[in-house]
Amino acid sequence: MSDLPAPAQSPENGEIPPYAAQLNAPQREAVLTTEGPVLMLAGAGTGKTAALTARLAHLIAMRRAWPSEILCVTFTNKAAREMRERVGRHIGDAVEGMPWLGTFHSIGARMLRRHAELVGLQSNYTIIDTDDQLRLLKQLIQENDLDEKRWPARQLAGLIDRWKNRGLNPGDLDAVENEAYANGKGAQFYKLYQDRLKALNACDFGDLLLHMLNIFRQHHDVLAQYQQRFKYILVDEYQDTNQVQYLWLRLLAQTRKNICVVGDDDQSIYSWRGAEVANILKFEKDFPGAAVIKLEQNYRSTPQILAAASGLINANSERLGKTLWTELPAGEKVRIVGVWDGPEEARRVGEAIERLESEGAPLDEVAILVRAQYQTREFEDRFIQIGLNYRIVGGFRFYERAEIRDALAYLRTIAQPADDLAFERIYNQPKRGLGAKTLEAMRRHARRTQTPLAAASLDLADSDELPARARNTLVGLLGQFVHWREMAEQVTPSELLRTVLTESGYEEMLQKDRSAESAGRLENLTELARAMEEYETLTDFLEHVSLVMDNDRRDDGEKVTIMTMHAAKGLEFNHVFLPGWEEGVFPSQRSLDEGGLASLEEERRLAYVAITRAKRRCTIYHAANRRIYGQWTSSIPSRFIEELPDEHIESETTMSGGASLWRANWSENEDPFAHVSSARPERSTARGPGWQRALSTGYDTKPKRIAESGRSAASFAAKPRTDIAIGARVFHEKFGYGFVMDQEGNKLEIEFEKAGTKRVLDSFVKLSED
DNA sequence: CTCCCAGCGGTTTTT
DNA sequence: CCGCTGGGAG
Repeated sequence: MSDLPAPAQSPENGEIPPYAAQLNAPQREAVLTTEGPVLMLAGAGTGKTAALTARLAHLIAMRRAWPSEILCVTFTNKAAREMRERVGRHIGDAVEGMPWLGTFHSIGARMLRRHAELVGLQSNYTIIDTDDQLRLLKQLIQENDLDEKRWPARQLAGLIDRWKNRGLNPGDLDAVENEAYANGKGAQFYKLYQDRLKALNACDFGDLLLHMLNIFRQHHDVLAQYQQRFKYILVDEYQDTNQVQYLWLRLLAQTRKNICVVGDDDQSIYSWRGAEVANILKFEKDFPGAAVIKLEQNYRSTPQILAAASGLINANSERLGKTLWTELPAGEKVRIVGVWDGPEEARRVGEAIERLESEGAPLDEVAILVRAQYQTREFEDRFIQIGLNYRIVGGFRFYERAEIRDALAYLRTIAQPADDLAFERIYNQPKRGLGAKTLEAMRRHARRTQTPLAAASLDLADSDELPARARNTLVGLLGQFVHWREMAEQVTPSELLRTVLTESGYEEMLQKDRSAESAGRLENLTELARAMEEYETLTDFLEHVSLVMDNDRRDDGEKVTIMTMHAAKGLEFNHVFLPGWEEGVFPSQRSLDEGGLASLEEERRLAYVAITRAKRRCTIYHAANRRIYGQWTSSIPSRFIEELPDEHIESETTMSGGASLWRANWSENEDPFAHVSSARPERSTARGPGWQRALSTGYDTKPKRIAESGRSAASFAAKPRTDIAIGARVFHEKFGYGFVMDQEGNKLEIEFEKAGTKRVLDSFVKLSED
């Protein structure tokens, strides 16, 4: 393996290899500096992925390493997939030989399969997700007579997660950590949990990394083997790494030191899930002599957008410091729009988007980025009303849906008879008349005989401990599993799934269910079966589904995207709308109340990420009044608005009365809006920096309230469907079944069985099949 | 075992 | 305000 053939072409002969041809000077430097540690600081939109993939191509083309000798880690499957694709474009099929390009977790899982026995697991271990984790913890809490009310499983799950993120095993917890749960029972419960996982031959997401770290620490031969193997290490989004990932990488890079990390400290927005910006800030200390390469030329945004974002992020302290610049022509200033309340904000954004649409802008180049999921509602309501095609990103992921998890639980029970969690999930799903009593007896018996739940149940059914009915049902169910296991040997996984769904009665259960969701559920299961067709074996599929499958629901048609700022990281849009820039919304109240300066600075980085998503135009909104949790709340503009450099922004307000209204709204003693702002009096008198701006320029301009257009642009945009007639029975994902009452262009008026009468776009409904 | 209702909590999310 | 959870009643 070490005798690599000479490179076909070396850079010294003066020719620029094709993969580097398009790169600018610093990017090229990042590609050619192959030896030793490299810190690549890549600002937003500076072509980091291009540099990273070119570097990979270079290492392989120059025969510095075989594809299988490069470790390349990302955080998300999406990033890994994109990387693989783009490297493939440079080096062709050789990319297929890159087994170590993937997410931290999938690489951890792959390694752990080989060394599972070193931590007391078998190599076919199950990977459980947070839902299983929670159910397991609840059991432990109950079994140990702890009051779940006082010490919720959720809290314990959070703590264990955090401990694992930091590389701490139960024995490593200090007194303070230990005290954090149930008066000093932290370590005890953490240990119980780990023991139970081992008994189930399972591990959670955190274990995929922590187990490997433990193995590296305790088995030097294993560590040495990987240190030897990985000639080059590349890490994407290094600012998002947590402690375990950091320790893991440091061990692997120790001998060769050919580690290249890429990241942007200004885009670190995930500290709340364990990411430590410190990792990127101290890289040069950890790896002395590291080459630091800054990518600062931005290819995405106008100078105004860049300047606004840069000005804002300058207010942060701990930064490595970069200055983004661009050669793109000047564009428009960033617009700040003050509105009266939330509904007006949604209305104005809707109108602005319709205007863009009528100018011919494609809707998938438009995004609304919000701080929190609850903000999406206002826009959803409005867009349904005006018939604007939108898509909300986020929410449930495909494999988190109950029906998918149920189906997987059947498959898991078939593949791994010891998977108690899976069996427990479906032993009475669909309803078979096996309830809590039976479960309790099953568990008791399993504990007594030290066997898995399913096996113990069979044994139990032989005894006379259970009523005859339950016994028969159990024997029947377990018999089915025996039959399915035999079948698994002969048919494809997807065929197996279809059979199981039918024979178990699961399908029938959904078919009988007339609720709004059941049709969608059946469809999801069909889709699951379809997705399975690519896999040869059940085990293959199960590994894949727990780690890799995401909710990449294919994009159907042009739609405005509504999503959180977090979800938007890494994406770009011509037009970006940023609503809700008010103190308490953004920055969020929580970040203001807890976490001090560090958490405020993270919010500011989030603002920076949000603004830099925009290529052409960026519009920020703030409302004077907003309904939050049912309470009308008055708020002042976000301090982040104040921090934007004046010369690159343009403010306006839609409120008649301008400054005087604002002033009145915030006067300390006479609050003319007391009737709408009863809650949080402390905020009504607060005077953040944003307040100053609210009173200053821009707010005295004449009212710009735009008359509501009778007919929106969207209704002219798409051609109406011809397959739907008045009286047709249709299905809508959100509102369920209903009858079409009226049709106007591409808009339908539907009387829904559950949701009442609504106007919706015809593209959102399906003709009901029954 | 199922269903109903009271009470509670409600950034951000990947694996 | 609204959706989920868990406990208690039927």
